[in-house]
Amino acid sequence: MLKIYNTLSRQKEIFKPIEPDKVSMYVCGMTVYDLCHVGHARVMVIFDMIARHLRHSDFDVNYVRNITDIDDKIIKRANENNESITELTERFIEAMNQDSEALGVIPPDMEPKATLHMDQIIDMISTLIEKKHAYVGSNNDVYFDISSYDQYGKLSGKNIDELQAGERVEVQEEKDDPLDFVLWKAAKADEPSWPSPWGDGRPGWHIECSAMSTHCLGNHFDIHGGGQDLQFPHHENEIAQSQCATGETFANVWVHNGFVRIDEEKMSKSLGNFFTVREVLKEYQAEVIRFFILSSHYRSPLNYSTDNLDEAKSALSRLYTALRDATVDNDVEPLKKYVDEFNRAMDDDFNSPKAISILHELARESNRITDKSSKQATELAATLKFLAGVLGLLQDDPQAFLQGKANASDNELDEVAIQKLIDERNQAKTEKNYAKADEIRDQLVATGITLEDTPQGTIWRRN
RNA sequence: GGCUGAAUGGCAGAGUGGUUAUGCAGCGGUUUGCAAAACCGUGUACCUCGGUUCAAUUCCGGGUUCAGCCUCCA
Repeated sequence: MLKIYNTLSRQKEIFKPIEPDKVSMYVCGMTVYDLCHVGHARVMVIFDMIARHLRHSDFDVNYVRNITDIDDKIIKRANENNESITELTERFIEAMNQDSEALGVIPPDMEPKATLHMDQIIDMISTLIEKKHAYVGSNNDVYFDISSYDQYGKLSGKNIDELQAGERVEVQEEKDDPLDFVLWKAAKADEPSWPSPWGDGRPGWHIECSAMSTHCLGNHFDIHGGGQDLQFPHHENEIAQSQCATGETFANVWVHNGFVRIDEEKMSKSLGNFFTVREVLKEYQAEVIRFFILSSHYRSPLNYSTDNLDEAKSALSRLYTALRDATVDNDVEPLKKYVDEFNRAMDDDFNSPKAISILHELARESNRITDKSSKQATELAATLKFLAGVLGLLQDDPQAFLQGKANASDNELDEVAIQKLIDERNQAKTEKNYAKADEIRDQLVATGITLEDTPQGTIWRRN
């Protein structure tokens, strides 16, 4: 029985899909004006893990993650770069796809873009105006009237009376109430715009998600997710707009992942304390980053540090070593005992750290069996690989992972050179010239290569 | 100021009203020419003060500290 923590109720709830065996999930994706950082990676990996587990649990999942390809920051950046908005956004969509693929993220079923859903956006705004939930300001901007929606603040736990706007941000004169938010922005000179009943302009940020999610999944769907920082005002506003426009419940379950932190502080663009995914990929294998993300619970803060990434690498190497030393046959049926335990962990609000601890148990059990071709050994190995697959882990060739490049350092040896030195060392060993053998091994260690002498011969790995 | 959420062994990180998380590191052993990998053994951890209870790290209340939201942000 799957339980998910719902931000709306602030507790874990038993998950009941609207339609039996089907799950509709919408996640707020990226605004494509810059490279993805580790915080974005966390959203991609966490919701990928959630989608994988839902599918593993035999749900028919429709996973939608949008792309915001028009907004203030995009316009600003395109102007700075002297390029068109489309050039800019296409470049960063491509970059995002590369990062996402590296991290083992299965592409969402749909990736709607704001600029391709203007009709839906305009329709929704029109409906809101008709229903008196929105009004056209004197500057031709269209605003949502929050006083027309009495549930406003429910998701974020805000009290409208206490939300004294204007404390930290300038109040716009055109609004009836400082807390009203913009649905449609009238175009200024030299800004990209689309025609609308209220004049040329572009959508406000919040409306695109309401329009695209209901368009792709229907007015009422199962799960809506995103980073914790979107809870207010973005998701609060989405609920207000959508429910007022459709008259139906919007999303049943709200899932928010925690932040990535650096030195006990949120990683963010505005603080400038972020690492891009590709920066980190220069130093660590992508699967190490994925493992690092999944090694803490999705709602907890995730502390980014090289120590923690190194530890993730050690732990993942241990799992891959077990798989390398085992006989893996994908046709072998996974062991029910472990599958059940794993499912129980994942069904408890996607407890991936607990799930990973079960992978370690499997690795230990597998390692202690000496006869790798025994039924029990092959079953343990098959179970390990199968369950890790639900988390999107351990699907690489173990040797490829263990010998994979940690980083592109200059003094790195190629495989042929390594093998040549290993052969020389083995020659020295048969001659019982251990001084020479050790010298060669030390030489390899100095370049980051560790040797393992096994009954089947000498094998190597990169540190 | 309002509202959230945290505080677990050297570190990371789950969990639980009374019994082993897990990984990394450490220590002892097995194995090895020596290593590496692996295996076995090894750690009286639950911020603080009250309360409930036969029993609390786990529930309740106060406090302290930290993070986040209240403005764009994943």
